[in-house]
Amino acid sequence: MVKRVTTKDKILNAAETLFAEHGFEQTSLRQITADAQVNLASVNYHFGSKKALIQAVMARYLEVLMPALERELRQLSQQPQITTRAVFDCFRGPLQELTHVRRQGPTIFLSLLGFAYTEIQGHLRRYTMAHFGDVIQLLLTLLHEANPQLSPVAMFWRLHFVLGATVFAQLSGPALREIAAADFGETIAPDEVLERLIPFLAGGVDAPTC
Amino acid sequence: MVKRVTTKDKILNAAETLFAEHGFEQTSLRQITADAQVNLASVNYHFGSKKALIQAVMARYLEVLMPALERELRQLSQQPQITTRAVFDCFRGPLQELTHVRRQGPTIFLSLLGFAYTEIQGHLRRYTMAHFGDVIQLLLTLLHEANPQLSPVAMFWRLHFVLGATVFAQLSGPALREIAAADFGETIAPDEVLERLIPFLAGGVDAPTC
DNA sequence: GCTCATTTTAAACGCTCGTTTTAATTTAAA
DNA sequence: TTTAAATTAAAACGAGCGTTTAAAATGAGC
Repeated sequence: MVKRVTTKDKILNAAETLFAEHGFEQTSLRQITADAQVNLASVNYHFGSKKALIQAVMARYLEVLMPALERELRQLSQQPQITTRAVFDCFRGPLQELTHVRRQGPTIFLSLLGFAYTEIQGHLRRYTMAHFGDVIQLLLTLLHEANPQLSPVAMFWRLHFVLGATVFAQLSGPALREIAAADFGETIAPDEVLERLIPFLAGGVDAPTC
Repeated sequence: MVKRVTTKDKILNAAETLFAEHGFEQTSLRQITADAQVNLASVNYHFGSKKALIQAVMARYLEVLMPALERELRQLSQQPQITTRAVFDCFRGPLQELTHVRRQGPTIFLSLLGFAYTEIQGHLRRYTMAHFGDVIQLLLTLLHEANPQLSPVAMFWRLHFVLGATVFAQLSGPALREIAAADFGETIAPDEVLERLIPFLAGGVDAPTC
């Protein structure tokens, strides 16, 4: 028995696409429900509020990404030697798994993450810490193991620089890819941005303090 | 003769503070005019529209920063050896000069830059390129000179990663400084974030491609 | 002191937003 | 088939937004 797509899922699918393109606050429930071809009031019926819908959209991705990331990190933690680069490489697989949520899952998720950090900073951090705090802790531990010369507070800051560069690269990705194509005649895929990004991030984290 | 503060300046001062705190779209003209203690309609009278006000706020900073930055970069360009780090250090002085615009000028400007990039991407880039395109070009040239092994397109991407990390560090700055203070018992000033950021950025730009 | 351009003011306009209400419809158990 | 719960639907609510209008206040030049 094939269950047909529920109203709830139609809303989630339309919402995440629009959120990823234009941000949370810039996307109205009227746009979402029009795209989803459902009634305006159904968002409040099924989710309670717009804020709850945003949280549900993020949760659907985090619940796939985080367990996969934890698996990768735990596996890495048993290696004798840990490099910053190896830690960041742990993100590749789990991000790729997001294609199971949606075709453009990895790109969509990173965009959502970007908007979440710029628009509703506090909420996302609280939610992530409450549900996946141990994964974040494991990540920090491994990064510290890879860079014992860095103090915990220095690593804290660098990790957020990493997050900033990542998120921004994703948000500006479409515009920048366009410019790069025009100026350098090189068309590169969204995934390739990540390939360019990872060495940059690893170099930044590994940089000497001074 | 001491000219008293004009309505136009009162609006600019109130606007930039609110813009830097909450972003452009999240700040209403009613908040601005209430803070400035002027009439709501005076924004449209003096500036024409909200978009023009945003541009005026940015222009007031860019017109101080850009000439100072150009001066520093030109001076550096005469050195025999150019490092990435030296290029980034060129930003210190000019950013500091922004205190002449406002007491918290550097912080405010970087926050504005952050919101400008996330909220009205296209406009700011066009404006900056039109008015200060030669400074940007000089910056790219020097960075390429410091890293001849990087292709122009690779440098293009890394420069935008740099911008992303900077902008997000600034936007999340207040929240992150709070967390850092709570978790590590270390209270650091906004300026110190920049001190932590610059080595990270230089390390990222200098990283080997692979 | 009068005049005319500049500036300030209060009020309203048209629009979009998230949310709520109330009724109609569908669904599934008895 | 009846009945009660779950869902969908249409319409309106109240609030906030940027902008416009038209009248009042202000100020400089003659």
